[in-house]
Amino acid sequence: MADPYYITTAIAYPNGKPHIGHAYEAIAADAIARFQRMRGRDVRLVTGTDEHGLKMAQTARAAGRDTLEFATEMSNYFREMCDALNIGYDDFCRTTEPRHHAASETIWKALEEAGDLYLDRYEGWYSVRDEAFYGESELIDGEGGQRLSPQGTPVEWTAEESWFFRLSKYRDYLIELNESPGFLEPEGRRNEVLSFLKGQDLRDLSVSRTSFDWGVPVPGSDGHVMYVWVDALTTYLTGIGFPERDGDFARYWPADLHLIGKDIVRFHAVYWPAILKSAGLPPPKAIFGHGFLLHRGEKMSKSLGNVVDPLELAERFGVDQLRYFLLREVSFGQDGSYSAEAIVTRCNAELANGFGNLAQRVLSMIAKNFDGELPDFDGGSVRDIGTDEPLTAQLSKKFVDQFEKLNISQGIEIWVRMIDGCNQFIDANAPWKLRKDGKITEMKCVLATLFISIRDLAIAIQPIIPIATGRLLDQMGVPADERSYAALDDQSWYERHRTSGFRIAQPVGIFPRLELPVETV
RNA sequence: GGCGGAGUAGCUCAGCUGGUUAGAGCAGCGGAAUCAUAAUCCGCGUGUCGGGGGUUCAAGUCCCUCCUCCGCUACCA
Repeated sequence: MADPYYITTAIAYPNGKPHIGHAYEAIAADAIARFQRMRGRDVRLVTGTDEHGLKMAQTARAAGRDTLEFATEMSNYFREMCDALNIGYDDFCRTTEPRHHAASETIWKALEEAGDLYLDRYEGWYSVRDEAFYGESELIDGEGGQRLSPQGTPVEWTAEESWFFRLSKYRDYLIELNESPGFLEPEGRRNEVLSFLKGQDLRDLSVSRTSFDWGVPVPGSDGHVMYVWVDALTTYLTGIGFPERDGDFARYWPADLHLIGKDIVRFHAVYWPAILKSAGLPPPKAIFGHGFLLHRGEKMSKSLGNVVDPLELAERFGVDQLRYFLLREVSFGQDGSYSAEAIVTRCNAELANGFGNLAQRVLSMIAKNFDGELPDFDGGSVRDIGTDEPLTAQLSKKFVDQFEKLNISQGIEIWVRMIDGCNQFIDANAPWKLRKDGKITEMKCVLATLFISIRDLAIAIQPIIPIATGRLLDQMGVPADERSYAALDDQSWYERHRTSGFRIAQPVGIFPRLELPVETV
């Protein structure tokens, strides 16, 4: 059976509708999942929504809604977003589901059995109005030296009974874990976590709340609900069947990759491994903290009014186009900027004018000149495009290598350079001129070379733009079961395909040129 | 304040352990071609490599210092 590969996105906190950042993470995770699937891995992609916590309860109350009913509606927006963006998740896990409560309780009991939970008092600056504790550094000064919360409400020093998790016990383990190569990427994030871990003693973590009840009840401790992060992180286990220990859990845990935003790295690289360790479970193999998307270089915020609905972008420019843009434009791991102009420019240059036009001109020549019959490939002297190596070999080596290291934009960059190479190749060999000169054998050889190259390019880029590549490969008659990365290494496919009787029809473009709307986003 | 990152062509950025005239894409200008989605191909960049100082035969690439921006500096999520 194929090697398992388990990847998760962070589970979204749905106290608002999904924004472009949620879309970005889901798209990246889906692309990685598709990539691994094409490499032959048995992939499991889990996403979901984190619906507990004070904020959800407050948001629902403010809207005059029942909390669970409200959470359900909000959660559905996220599921719809995933469906609309072609995110092939295997499980969408909601933290309000009974199975997840069962998983969280099991984890809690495991921590308890390990002797890592104890009851104590949590003290801090508490705002009655906000029903929330704030850190010293978050406070602002009000009139007459009055301490105020970030929302400007009065705070007072308050103590609340709370369960604590012995995080301090795991400091050495966490340092060692985070120092191990590949555990936490990109490197900058690792440095931050390590400086946090090494810089001071770790304080134990307060893991229950009594000030509200919208959460997973702590087993055997009335009035306490679990700190949202404890149950949120546990979703990664719920999504593969935990607390069942057999079956999917045994197969997929530990996760190969937790894909998360850079803002929640600590929860994943510090708290989560400690919890798992305490519960006797191995840590995830890797964590990647991606960057944020900025709108025209500015952080998006409701007050700036620049929060863009990802589904609107997908509708306007296309799902594949949006996916391509985000993964191509933004260096994975760093912050990136997006705008309607940038999407149009990038997609027109590389997808419409580049790849789409390349496919169109080549397939069209074959359809028109040879009645759709694939040209035979004699004298392979023009087989290699641009370099000494066949394109196929370059793609498997360079593109796949980069993608494997999560250098996604760099991988796509290589792919684009190869398209350029193909276009240069066409001009250098000018098959239209060969036809006029009656050099039909040479012309066929050139077009066969290009047909092979386009098929390779399409196969390679499938994880990014699955719909368009699917359409193209359909038009080219490439069987569905010959579209994996392994198929790139199959040298005999073209001859087999050519002699199969397949005839290509006049092609239909896969990437129309995008127009920039008059009113810009 | 402490720790870390960044400041390279109009824009977005590559430049690993120092070594030929500092690169790419986009935009701009000129030309070619006409198979193709007015797409493609070729040619064109005198940039204080944030400022200053230093080490070296040689520094964007190392050291010091200053300026600017950003991240982290624990329990909202």
